[in-house]
Amino acid sequence: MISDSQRKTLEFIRRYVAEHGYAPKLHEIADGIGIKSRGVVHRYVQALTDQGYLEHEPGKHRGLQLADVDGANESENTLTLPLLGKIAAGMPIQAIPGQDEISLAEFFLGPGRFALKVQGSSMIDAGILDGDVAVIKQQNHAHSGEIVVALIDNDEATLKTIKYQAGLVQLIPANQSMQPMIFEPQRVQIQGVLVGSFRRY
Amino acid sequence: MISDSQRKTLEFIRRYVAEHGYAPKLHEIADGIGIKSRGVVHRYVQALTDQGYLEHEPGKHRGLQLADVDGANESENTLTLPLLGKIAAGMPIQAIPGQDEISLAEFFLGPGRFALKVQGSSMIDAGILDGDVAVIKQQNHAHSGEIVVALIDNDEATLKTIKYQAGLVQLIPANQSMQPMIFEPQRVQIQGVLVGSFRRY
DNA sequence: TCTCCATGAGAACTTATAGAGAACCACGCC
DNA sequence: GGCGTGGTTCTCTATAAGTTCTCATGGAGA
Repeated sequence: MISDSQRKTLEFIRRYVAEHGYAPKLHEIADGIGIKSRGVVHRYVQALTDQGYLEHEPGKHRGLQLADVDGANESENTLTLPLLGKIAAGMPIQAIPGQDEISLAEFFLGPGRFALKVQGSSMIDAGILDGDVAVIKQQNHAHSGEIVVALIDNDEATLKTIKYQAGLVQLIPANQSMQPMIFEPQRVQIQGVLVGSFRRY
Repeated sequence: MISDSQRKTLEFIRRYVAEHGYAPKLHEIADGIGIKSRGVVHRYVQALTDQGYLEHEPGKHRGLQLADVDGANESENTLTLPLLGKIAAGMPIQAIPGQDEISLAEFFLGPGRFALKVQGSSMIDAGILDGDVAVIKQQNHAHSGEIVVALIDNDEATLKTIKYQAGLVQLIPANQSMQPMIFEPQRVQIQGVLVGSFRRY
């Protein structure tokens, strides 16, 4: 059980730690969540500590007072990740205004979706590597430029960018060392289009 | 025995919890099911609690909790994608034996994880493109070869492969057109390591 | 028609949570 | 040791949220 303000506090601390590498001061948290009283912030931090969201060395001053730990109480195991911001070379992490969570469900789940494990490197230039998981939305049509799972001659399945040209279907790998393949439309059956991909390290 | 409105209430609560990870307020439920009276909502919630569909801490704000009834929490269902098999150029889709589901939660959720949106193309050869979402596990140490979020001089954050060599720290971009950067260890603070990434098309 | 009962509105009440601010305590650095 | 910064512990107040009511309505069925 975690209250609204406690949640806001926790979010802020996570963001701050990610951004700076060390914990914020109570005053900074207060600023960050839009209140003025350090005492109030302390109350929230205390509550979060009690519930295991934070670790906390009492009294410690200047430097690392707060150690952040898992925010994953199993009862609150949600489909969302805190989205802390953008990272680019040469810049501090920037918060994305108005967005602080990313919903995996929204990203990947939906009617008619399934996953395929990608083998080989034919889509490497599109950032899809060997071993990645491709999320496919099942449908039997596609537009030029979409990446599709196509079945050729009812026999071979392949993941390629599709292009329609001059009454023919091109299946284009994203790999400079491989050639596009060209077929008559009736030989190519679309099984689905790529809607997402992910991998784990 | 559960009435129509009670079912609507329960469904709304389930949806809300799946989306937010915490329980709604009575007022939000009222809005959600299209009525105006918190009192009425309270009556439904009471009934659902009595029948074992919900657990309820009286008085607490957002004190509702889904009771796991036999069918389990559908967060389980919504967190998985059917995994149909492997796809490789030139082969039909092959089923992966003994594996027919892939759990997004297992892939991405865990203690201390957060997401960052990647800007720029410094990791393009590692299959991480501009706009991808990187899933980071917060920790302040890393091994050579891991991809980390590193803070340089408490100022710039960057996503790079880390390598320790001769008492120095190398941060290596995965982009042929960019050069590794070399620092003394005390200038580099590790904020987390990359554990996953995903994108949507 | 009359009763029963589920539904809904909303008022009145209680309690939880939020926030301010003050006073006090602890640490780290001259 | 004194000072400043920042953490801790209070009290007080306001508001938000949960709870408990009463009342009204409208449909189902005896």
